[in-house]
Amino acid sequence: MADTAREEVLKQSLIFSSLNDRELAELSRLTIERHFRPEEFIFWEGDPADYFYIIIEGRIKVIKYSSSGKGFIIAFFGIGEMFGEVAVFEDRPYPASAQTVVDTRILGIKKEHFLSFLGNHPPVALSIISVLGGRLRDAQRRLKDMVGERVEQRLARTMLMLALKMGPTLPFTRQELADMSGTTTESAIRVTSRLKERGIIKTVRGKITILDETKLTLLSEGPPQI
Amino acid sequence: MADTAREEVLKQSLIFSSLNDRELAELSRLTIERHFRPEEFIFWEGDPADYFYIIIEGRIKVIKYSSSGKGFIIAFFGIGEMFGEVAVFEDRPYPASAQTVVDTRILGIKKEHFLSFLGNHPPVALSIISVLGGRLRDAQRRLKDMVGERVEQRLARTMLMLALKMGPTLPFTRQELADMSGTTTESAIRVTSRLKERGIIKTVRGKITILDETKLTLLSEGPPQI
DNA sequence: CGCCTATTTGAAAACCGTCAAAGTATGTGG
DNA sequence: CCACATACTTTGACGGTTTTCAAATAGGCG
Repeated sequence: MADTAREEVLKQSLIFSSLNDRELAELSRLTIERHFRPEEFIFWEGDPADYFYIIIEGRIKVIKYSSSGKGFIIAFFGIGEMFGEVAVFEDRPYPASAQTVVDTRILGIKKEHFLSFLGNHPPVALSIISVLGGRLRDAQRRLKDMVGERVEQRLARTMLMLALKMGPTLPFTRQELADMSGTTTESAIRVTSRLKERGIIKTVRGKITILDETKLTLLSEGPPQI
Repeated sequence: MADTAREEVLKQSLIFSSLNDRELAELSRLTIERHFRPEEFIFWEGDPADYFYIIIEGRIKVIKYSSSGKGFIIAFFGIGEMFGEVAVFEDRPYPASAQTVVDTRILGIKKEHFLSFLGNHPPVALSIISVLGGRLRDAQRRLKDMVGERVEQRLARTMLMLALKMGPTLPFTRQELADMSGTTTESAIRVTSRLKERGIIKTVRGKITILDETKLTLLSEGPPQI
C-alpha cells in the first residue's frame, strides 16, 4: 500500500483526526502492514504485547476463552478502530485473543514507538482516553446487563447494542450472538425463533434484521410487568 | 484542609506521581473538597458529569441499578483513586452512581479545568490511559467470569480479586459480595457457608477472611475435573 | 434490653444448559 | 447439473443450578 493511502486511513481514524499531514507522515513511518485471511488469529491471549493495531480493511473479533474452552466475544472492531491497546499501555501480555472475521488488513505500531509518539502529541492521548473511556463504559454496562438478567433480555440487549453500532441488520450467526451474550447456541435459537414469530426480528442464515426496535427495547428492559 | 496537605494526597495518587511541587500546587488550586457521611450518594447515574473526583479519605462504591431496582457493584475505590472519570472524558452523564461506604472526603476537579490541565501535562494523560486500560482489562475479565460460570466460581473469583487489592480480610457483607458477583444474598450465603465448613474461609458479621487462597483459586477455576 | 441488620435454612419452582437427533441452506467437486 | 460435505438452524426431553419466597435466628449498638 502506498504511504499516502496509509496516511489516508490513519487520518479517518477517530484517534488521529487531530494530526496534520506532517504528523501523519511521521506516524505512518512507524507502522507496518499485515494481511490476514478469514478466521486467522492475529494474536492469542497471553502473547507478549509488542504491537498495537489499527484496522485498514476488514473486521476482527476479540475473544476470551474460559478454562472450559468456551469462548466469550468481548467485541467486534471494524475499519479505523484500534485493538490490542489495553495490553500495550500496561506492559502486560494481551488479555484476549484477536481473530479476523473476513479478509483483513491491519497497521501495527510497536509499543515503545507509539508511547513516545503519544508523549509528543497530547491531543492524540486525549482521544485515546476518550476511546478507552467509551469502551470502559460499554464494558460496565454489559457487565450489569449480563448478570441477574434473563437470557432473553441479554440477547435483546446484545442485539440492540450491535444495531446501534452497525445498523438494524446484524451479520452474525446465532452462535456468535450466543457467544456475545454468554449463553448457548440452542438458547439463542429458541429466543430468536420466538422473536421471529412475534415479528420483532427477521432472520436468514447468518443474519438477523431488527424490525421492531421499540418492542425489542421493551423486552430488554425486563419481564412484562403485569 | 491545608493546601499543602491536599497536595500531599495528590502526590501520593498514582496518576499524579509525575508532577513536581509547582505543578501539584497548580492542580491543587483547581480542586474543591467535599465531605460525605456513610451511605451518602456523591452522584447518581444520569446526573450531568461536571466533576471528576479523587478520594482523600474513606471508601466509595460505584453501582449500576437494573430496571428491576437490583444493584450491581461495579467497583470499590479507596484513598488516592479516581472515579467519575469515564463520564468526564466523554461529555455524557455519569453512567453509574457513586455512594460512600464510610465517612469520606474527596477532591473534585471541574471537567474543563481538568481537561486543559491534561493537555498541558502529557505524563498525567499517559497515567490516566494506563489506569483506564487496567480498569478496562478488569471489566473484560469480569465479563468473561460472570457469564457461563457457576455461582460458586463467580463468588470465588470476586473474593480473590478483592483479596488481591485489599488483603485477605474483606470488609464486605454477603449481600455486597452477592451484588458484586451478580447473584442473590441467599446464594452467596449458601456458598460461603460451604467454604467455611471446608476451612477455606472464616467469617464474622460483615467480614470474610480468606484462609486457604490456594484452594479458593482451585475452586474458582472450575468444577473438580474428575 | 430492644431494635435493626446480617445471617441462616428450607422447600418449591423457574430457568437454562446439555444431549441427541434431524432438517436446511451454501458451496464444492465431479 | 447433481451429489455431497459442511455449517447453520431447529426441536424435544431431561436434569441440575439458582432464584424466589417465607420464616427464623443471631450479632451489635444505642
